[in-house]
Amino acid sequence: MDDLLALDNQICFSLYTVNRAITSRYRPLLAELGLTYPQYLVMLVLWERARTGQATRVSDLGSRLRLDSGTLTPLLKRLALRGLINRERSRADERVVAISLTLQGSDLRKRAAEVPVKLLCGLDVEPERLIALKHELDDVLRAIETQGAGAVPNE
Amino acid sequence: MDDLLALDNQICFSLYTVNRAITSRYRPLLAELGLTYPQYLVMLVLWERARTGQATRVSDLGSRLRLDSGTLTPLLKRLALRGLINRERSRADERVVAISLTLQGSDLRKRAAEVPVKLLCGLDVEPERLIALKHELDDVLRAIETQGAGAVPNE
DNA sequence: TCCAATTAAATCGTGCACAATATAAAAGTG
DNA sequence: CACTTTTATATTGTGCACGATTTAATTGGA
Repeated sequence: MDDLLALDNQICFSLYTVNRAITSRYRPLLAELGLTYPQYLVMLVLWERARTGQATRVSDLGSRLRLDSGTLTPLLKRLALRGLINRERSRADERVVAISLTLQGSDLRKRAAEVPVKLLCGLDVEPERLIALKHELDDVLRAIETQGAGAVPNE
Repeated sequence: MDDLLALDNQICFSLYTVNRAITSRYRPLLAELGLTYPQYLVMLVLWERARTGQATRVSDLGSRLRLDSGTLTPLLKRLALRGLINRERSRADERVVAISLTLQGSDLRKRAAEVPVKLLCGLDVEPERLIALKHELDDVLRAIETQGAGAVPNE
């Protein structure tokens, strides 16, 4: 007992499994919108920022979603190809690429509004528990990211 | 407020982010063993089953880790290439591929024993909280998987 | 027994993640 | 002003995930 190598004791395995299980619940709902889950996350950020009129660059998406350009660049190209966003180099600083919603991209939000509703309905877990779980996860994330910077003793 | 499309209200986003954050904590530790995280999970299953003398086929790994042959076959080929496992067709049923540990694969367990210890030490989150979080996750997984089978009302 | 159905893996194609490197523009410095 | 450094994104390569299809072996009838 208490074997740290036992699969059943690996919290990370639970995380990994639940993440994939929930994502696969999203998949058919998002497929109706022609989006993958990471693409949906990018759209959520863009919809949010559009509301407050904030311009968005690739690095803004990166810091919000914790993804690098190696992941985002091809993903954004696909979204652009589907006509949901525009990618254009900034005049002021030729290094940055500004990402903006097309009309079609903005409009998609209406249809996307049903996604979380349908997902929660199909889930049969009390919302309060999910909220509590989310708070726990966010706390763990903070713990990882704050003290994670320094402190690698040996090696 | 209470916008279901707000990124901050997406429990799945927390799950996605924490999963990646913890996995990236594992990465350097597992790199010392020459393993990726999914490869490590496969090894955990094999080490566990070896203890009770259970033979393991690809589909056993699949049902334990909830992965299909499209993911497992290439992963297992890489483990075989590194000399950690053997893959051989069963005589009794030529459709089945039996996966067994090589001596080297068995031996790796000793070094792997330090991985969870190092990870937990570097994390600075109370173990009880992680255990509680794990239970929550496992409950949610059960909820998803049990009633998930049927019940897709419309469409 | 012949053959349709099922099962176990493998293969193929797409899309992330992420490390490492490259490219090019801007900022900082003597 | 030349020149190093930094910053922003793109590119390349590897390894998952997963849907869809394929291949081949076994099972289950009629």
